[in-house]
Order: sequence, then C-alpha cells, then structure tokens
Amino acid sequence: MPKFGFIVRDFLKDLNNDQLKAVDVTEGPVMVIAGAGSGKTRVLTYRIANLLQKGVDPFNILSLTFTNKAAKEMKERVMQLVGDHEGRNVWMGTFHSVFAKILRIEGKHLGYPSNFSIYDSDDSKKLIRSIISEKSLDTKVYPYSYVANRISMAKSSLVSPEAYAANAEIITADESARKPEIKNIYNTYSNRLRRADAMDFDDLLFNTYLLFSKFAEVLLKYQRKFKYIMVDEYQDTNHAQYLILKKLAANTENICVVGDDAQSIYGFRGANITNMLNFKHDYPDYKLFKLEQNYRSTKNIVEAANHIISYNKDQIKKKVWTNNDKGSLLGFIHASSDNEEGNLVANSVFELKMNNQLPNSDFAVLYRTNAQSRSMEEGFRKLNIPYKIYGGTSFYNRKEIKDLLAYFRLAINHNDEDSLQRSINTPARGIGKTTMEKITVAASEHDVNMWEVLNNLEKYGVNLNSGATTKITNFSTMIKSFAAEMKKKDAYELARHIAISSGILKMYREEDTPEGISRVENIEEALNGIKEFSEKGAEANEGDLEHQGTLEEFMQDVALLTNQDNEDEEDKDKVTLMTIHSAKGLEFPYVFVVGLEENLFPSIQSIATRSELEEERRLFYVAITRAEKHLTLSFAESRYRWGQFTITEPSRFLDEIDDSLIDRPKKTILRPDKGGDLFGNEAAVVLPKRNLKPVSSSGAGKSFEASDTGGLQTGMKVEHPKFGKGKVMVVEGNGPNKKATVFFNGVGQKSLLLRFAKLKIIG
DNA sequence: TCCGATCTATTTTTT
DNA sequence: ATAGATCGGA
Repeated sequence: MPKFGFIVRDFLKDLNNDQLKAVDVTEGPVMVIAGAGSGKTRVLTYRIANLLQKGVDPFNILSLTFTNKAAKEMKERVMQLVGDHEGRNVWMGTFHSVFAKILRIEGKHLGYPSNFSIYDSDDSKKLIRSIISEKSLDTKVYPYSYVANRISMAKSSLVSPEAYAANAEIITADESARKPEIKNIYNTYSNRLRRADAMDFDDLLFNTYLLFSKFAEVLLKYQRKFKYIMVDEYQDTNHAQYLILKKLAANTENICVVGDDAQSIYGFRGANITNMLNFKHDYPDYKLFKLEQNYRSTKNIVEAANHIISYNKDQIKKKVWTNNDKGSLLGFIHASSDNEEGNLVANSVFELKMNNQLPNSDFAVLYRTNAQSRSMEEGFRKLNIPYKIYGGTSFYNRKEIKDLLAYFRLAINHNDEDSLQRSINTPARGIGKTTMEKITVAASEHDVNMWEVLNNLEKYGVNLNSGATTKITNFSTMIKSFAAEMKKKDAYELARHIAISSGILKMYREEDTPEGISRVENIEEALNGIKEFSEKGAEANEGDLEHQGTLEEFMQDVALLTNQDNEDEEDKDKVTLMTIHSAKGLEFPYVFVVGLEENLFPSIQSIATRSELEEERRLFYVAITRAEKHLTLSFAESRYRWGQFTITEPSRFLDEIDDSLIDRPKKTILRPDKGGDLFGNEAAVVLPKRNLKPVSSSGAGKSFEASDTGGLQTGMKVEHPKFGKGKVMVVEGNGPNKKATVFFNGVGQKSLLLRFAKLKIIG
C-alpha cells in the first residue's frame, strides 16, 4: 500500500509530461538532460518521493549532489513531500561527504584508521610546497599550485604515483615542460599523506574507488545498500566519480543521472562531459528524458541564454523554451571603473527595490572571481544595503580558526603532521625551527611519523638540550590529555578547554590590535558553533551514524563544510554576492552579472583553447540563467587588478548577445576603433588586446615568442608584438611589479609591466 | 628566539 | 593590496 499516496499524487499534477516520465520510471538506468530552470531538482525530489511511496526503504536510496547546499535543499524538499521521518533516512550528500563516511567505516581495509584527517586544499598545497623545498627544487620551475593541480588531475583520473611514473605520455609531457620531478613530488606527497593518516579531497574519491575495486565483499555490501542511486549535476563528475558510480550501480542498474552539458563548468578540475556521452554505452537500454521547458526566466532571458550557448560547438542538441512573459530587456551598465561599477550596481538595486518594493534577497550580484566582491561591497555599503558574500576565504580557513582546529585534529589523530607543525609552536612555546628541523629529518630518515619521533627522541637519535626536550614532552603530554578527554567531554566543553589551555585564546587576546580582537571574536564564534552542535545532539542528518556530540564527530563534519553551508537567520534578507561557480543551481528574481571584460570574463587563463573558451561561455550561460525576472550585464573600462590599474576591453560575450535583447547604446561607443592610447595615460598598463585583425589563432603564439625578461637591463633592445622594436630606458620594481620603460621606434616611450608585456630580447 | 623589514605569490572557478 | 613567507639583525 502506498504510504503517502495522497501527497505525492497531489504533487504529480504539478509535473509536466517529461518531468512525470522521469519521475515515473524508477527501475533501470535513466538519464535526464535538464535545461536550465527546467525543474531538475523537482524531478529528483519527486523521484525520491515516488520511490518511497512505492515502498522502497529510505536506507536503500542514495542521492548524490555536488555541494552541501544542494544536498541540504534536496533533503528539505524531500522531507516536505514525505515527512521528516522517512526523508531523514535517505542518504543525501555530496560525493565527498558520503564517501568520507564510507571510508571512516571501511578504511581499515586500505590501512586507514577511522579517525583519519581530511586535508583541505590549503593543507595539501602547504604539504606540496614543503616537499618541493625539501627536494631543493626551484620554485620558479615548480610553482606549487601548478604541481598541486597536476597531482590533483592525476588523482581524479585514478592515476596513482606508480601509474604516473609508468605512464609514458605523462612523463613525456612533464619532461617537455621541463618539470620531470613532478612524479617524485607526487610520490612523496602520497607517502606523506599516508604517514599522517590523512586524505586530501581527491583521496576521498580515489580510495573509495580502490576500496570497491579491491574488496568485492565491501562493494557488495554497498551495492545491496544503495539499490537506487540518483546523481545531480552529472555533467560535473570526474573520472573517479564516474567509475565509482558504475561499480555501485552494477547490480541493480537503478541509476538516474541528471545533468546539463551546457552547465558543465568544472572541466578545469577534471570534470568530464564525456561521462554523459558514455552513459548510453554503459547502459544501452537506458531511458533518456529531456526537460526543455524553462519555468524560471522570462523569454528575453531564455533567448539571450540560447543565443550565447549557440556559439559553442560542443553541445548536446536541445531547445530550451519558456511559456513565461517576454519580460523587460536585459539591462546594461557601462562604468568607467570597478569602483563606479560597484556604485552603479548598488544604485540600480536601490532603485529597483524602492520602485517595486522588493526585498534585498531578490537580488544577486555574480562575478567571475572572488576579488571582484570588494568594489561591489563598497557600493552597497555606501547605500546601506545589506549584503552577504559567499566564498572567498571560508570561515574555517581563517588563520586563527585553523590554529585552533589544528589542536582538535591533532588530539583526534596524533599522526596528523600538518596539524602538529601548525600547533607545536603556536602560541610560541620555545620549540623553534632548529628543533623541528631535527625532528623532521629524523622522521624522514626512519620513515616514521613525527609524533612517533617526538615521543621517542632518543630512539631516533634526536639530540636536543634538556630544555627543548622538556618543552616537547610537555606539548606531547598536553595533546594526550586532550585526547583522553575526547570521549568524556562533549564537543563544546572540550573545545573550550583546548582553546584555553593550549594558550591560543590568550595569545590572540594579548595581541590587543583590532585584528587580534576580531580573531578572538572568530574563535568565540567557532566555539559557539560547536556549542550549537553539541546541544543539537542527534540531528542524524546523514544516514545511520550514531551521533553523540563529541568533538571528533564535529571535526568529521567540519572538514567538508564550506562557508556556504551555514546561513544565519539574520542573513535572510540580504543581497547575495557570489561567484558564478557558486551560484550554480540557484535562482534570483534580479541578477547582475558584473565585470564583463576581456581577460577577466572570459578569464585570461582560458582563452587559449576552444574548449577552455567554451567552458567560460557555459559559465556565462549559467550566470544568465540564474535570473528569473531581470538580468543586468555590467562592464567597467578600468579596474584594479593585482593592485595595478588596468584598462580593460568589453567582453566578447557582450557581442554575442543579440542587440534586440539588450538595452544599451550602440556598440561603436563600446569599442572605439582606436589603439590602446585612447586614454592617453602612460602609466596605465594596457592588457594585451584581443586580436582585432584576423590572426591565425594557433599560429599567434608561434610567430612571436616572448623571452624570459627576468634579467632585463637598461640599454637592451627588445621587441614587442604590438609596438615593435625598442630600447629599454629604465628597469624598476621587483617581482610581479617589475616594470620597464621602453622607447619604441615610431611609437614613443611606454611603461610596461613585465608580468604582462610580451617582450622578446633581441640584443 | 624573536621581531621587524622585505620579498613573494596570489586572482579562476570548489569539494 | 595584501597576507604570508623569508631574511637579517638584536
């Protein structure tokens, strides 16, 4: 007998034909291609409700999303449909959080304890950085972010350090990039994580895959558990996620994936659209449903979005349409500077709000990079419009919070070397560089953990004076005492105890600067958050784990949380400021997409290849389709970037919107057909203009090869792709701000930032 | 060992 | 611009 028949049946009336089919076919593989705003989340939640109605046990349903926020929202909506009790027991979470949970239970098969640490990207970059320096490699040749990215890509493709070193293609690529050491860095990095009983984000996927491949009985257990699998944002899955899903679904093949190739925006991180294309090969008898009716936006907005995406070559054919009103034309803001852009956007919000009596929460400002939030903030602050910023440095990434959490982590997992190094001399307790050096070296030599060395100094031949030895013993005793309290005290009690007796709180209190005060406040806020966690007790929001409110449990949750995940009540009626990436899946009545400038959006890093540019365009598509009623695009003629004044050019994406859809002056005003000297300011740095004349795009880099200008000196002769040949008059500044004044024949004197200018040294 | 001055990387996006 | 790392001197 259907358990909640009347509720679901009632709602089924709200589904259109395509949605209904996607909800109805619960058995066998299903792929739903869902255009923006076509009710994708609705389909997923109703599917879950439908399954429950048919009598499927909630424990047998797994629903995977990309962000915690999406998971939370889905959970709420399911609970609305079927009631809290049933809804609560469905496994709904992000890939990372669900797999972390599995690994806490099953990690022992792979040699991991259940209390393994999770390193966030800051932690892993830090580790990679220290490995690079240990190996005395040139950080110019091996920038740690490059190396980290390379390793992360390998891991997301399930390439182990051994496989990496054995892969001729990869090795050749690294060698021709003159970075042959990456394979060794990767190997050391991997070992070091192991030694610390730690996993990075990629390991959560990689190890889950290993677990399921190597231990058939474990796989079987989870295959039996997850009889019905649903995946949101399938276009953003990477290779590892794809293979894990394939394994999990192999028995029942009850897998339903929902995605939109036009909204694939995580290719840079290893997401692979071909996972969508592979679906039909893996499950030849799959059912395909397309959701093409947009319920979210006006006709104008849908049309603009369709228009934009039609510039992309790679796409699955579909026609998104809407029955909604035509709506107003797209707004357009042309500012002279980033600051003015912030003011104009804020003014525009103010007007719309006043004229139409709208809440602040109806508005969102979306941008390409987090750094752009600053000028927006200033604009809103001037008009006293409340706003909230998502992204940027997350709360848990603040220094003081990391300092505190390091103690928590170390108390939970003594092998966590990152936390050990962070906490051992913060606050200063006289365990300095020399001492740590000795310990690090001993740990490496004996290939044991630093904690092990710390507690057996003599055994590992670490020679320290008695003072240092005492200090270390005291530290170790303190950590052990924290660990001993773990099961006795609740999370809040223990957290406060640690904050006080570690000296962290005292250290920041004594700073006595505005900054120090705010750090103390943040620590207090963190403690309050933990208090809430303790008090809430069994929220049991994920699956079947018993919840006792210990600090260890808190830390397991926190590792995968981002700042987007806890919204305060007082944040409800505020304008939302966020990157487009974090806006995916959200919608707002009024949306501003700002900073539509070449080299910013599309990003300068993504204009080299067609596929990268197409990803930027999809990102623009995502931005546009967040808007329900009204969309405004904005662009500034100049902008501070890296603390440097730069003249900018309107984004090519603006040209790709049909003039009839947008309310803006004629294009000729936007694109003066003059050189870069229009603004006549010689101090201004002109970003490389995009090719106005047809230039074979692939040949552009080859015909002009810029030199390394690190050793550029006065008197040298150089060539510039645009200004031609010239002589260096002055070299000034350092590092990224190093600039040269060059006299170009027939052009005159130019001041160039070497970081940007493509100069060839010719004599 | 500690402190201040100086240098350097960061800015593409996130779990 | 700005935070963090590094360096050099007390």
